[in-house]
Amino acid sequence: MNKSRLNNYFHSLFPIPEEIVKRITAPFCHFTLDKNLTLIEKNTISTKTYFLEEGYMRSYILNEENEEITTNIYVAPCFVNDFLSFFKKQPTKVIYQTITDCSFWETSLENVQKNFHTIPEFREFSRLLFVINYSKLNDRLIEMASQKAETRYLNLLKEQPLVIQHFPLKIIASYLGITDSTLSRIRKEISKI
Amino acid sequence: MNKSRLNNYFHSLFPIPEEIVKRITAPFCHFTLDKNLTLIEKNTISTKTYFLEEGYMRSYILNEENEEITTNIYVAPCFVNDFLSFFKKQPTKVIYQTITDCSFWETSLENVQKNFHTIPEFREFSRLLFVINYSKLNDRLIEMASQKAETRYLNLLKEQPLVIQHFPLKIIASYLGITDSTLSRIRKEISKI
DNA sequence: AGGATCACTTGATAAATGTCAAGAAATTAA
DNA sequence: TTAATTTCTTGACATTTATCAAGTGATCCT
Repeated sequence: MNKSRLNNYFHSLFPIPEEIVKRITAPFCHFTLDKNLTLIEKNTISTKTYFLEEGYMRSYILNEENEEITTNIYVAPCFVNDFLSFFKKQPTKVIYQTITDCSFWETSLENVQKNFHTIPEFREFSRLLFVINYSKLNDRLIEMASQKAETRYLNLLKEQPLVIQHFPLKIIASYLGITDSTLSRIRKEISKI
Repeated sequence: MNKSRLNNYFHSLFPIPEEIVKRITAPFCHFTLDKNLTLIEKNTISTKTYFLEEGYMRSYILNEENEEITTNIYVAPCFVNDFLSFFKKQPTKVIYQTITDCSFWETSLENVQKNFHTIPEFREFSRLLFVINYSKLNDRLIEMASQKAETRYLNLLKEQPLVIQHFPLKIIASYLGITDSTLSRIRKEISKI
């Protein structure tokens, strides 16, 4: 299996010497999942971290009425990880599911820990990954608090045009915090212009 | 100056030997700020990390209409840090402001970096701080996307009862993503019950 | 103390979004 | 291919929240 996309991802975030990236990614294992399957189940402790090499995913929770609320969407290439479960060894509250057929590279918490404590570049990389994820979440929160649904949809369209093609309307709607009827109307409204 | 509250904070998150905490906090400097003052200005690069020992703060941005949108509130004891600016050496988009008189402990990025790469317990602590902050943000986002304003206010009341006493209504409203009129009406509605 | 500013409340009305239900279109399964 | 299921759209109507404007009370300033 060719690890070039995995290796490139490390380089793209942070300048790391080639041989160190190879050392980091050596223990990663490849696997695939068909669409509409669960990568991480609810109430399990996630002991692996995943690199989504190809495909589309989402994470979601079930609210009191057992409705699915999409909490995040993932477009390859990116890491997919339940931070809370992985680092605090707690059961996940969130379900991670493939939307399309996906291919992954996975590695264990033990390996992450080993790298974190022995490879300075890996620590910097991990922290940067956190900073970026935190910052994206923060931007989404600000948007949610201050923009109306149509604006949020238009932003998503601009930032992640592929999402609209690969995710069903219902999932995009709940990701944006609106109902599917409303999103359908927003689309109609936009298409007029 | 007594560092016990700063030191205790390290212990409270993660079991760390006393002497290591002392080594970590040794270079922290104490200072105070009166209320309604700016801790981190917009468009500056934040090169310090702050521990809020006592008092209340918020972070906010200005939107296109130059209205203040409160992005986060801080209740001592906690760390206050613009992750994006601090770790990526970028100008902040966010303003950090005291709400009440506050007392802080500060340290430099260089010191954080030194500790991060030389003290394993400090790395674990830092990462845990990230995980916790990320997770809180995630919970807020889910709430914002799926609960109505009254529910969000009642949750805040339950989770952070002191916030309601120390922050003006306007700031709480924008933190909850609503206008001050609406929050005033929500309060009236709740008081009826 | 007195005027200025700020924080909060309230009313009338408008805009944004949700709910429920039905039907059309697309996809999946047998 | 047909039937079943899911996805998307749309209408009628309800609820939530925003907007604007005015008024009251509190606080700050010199």
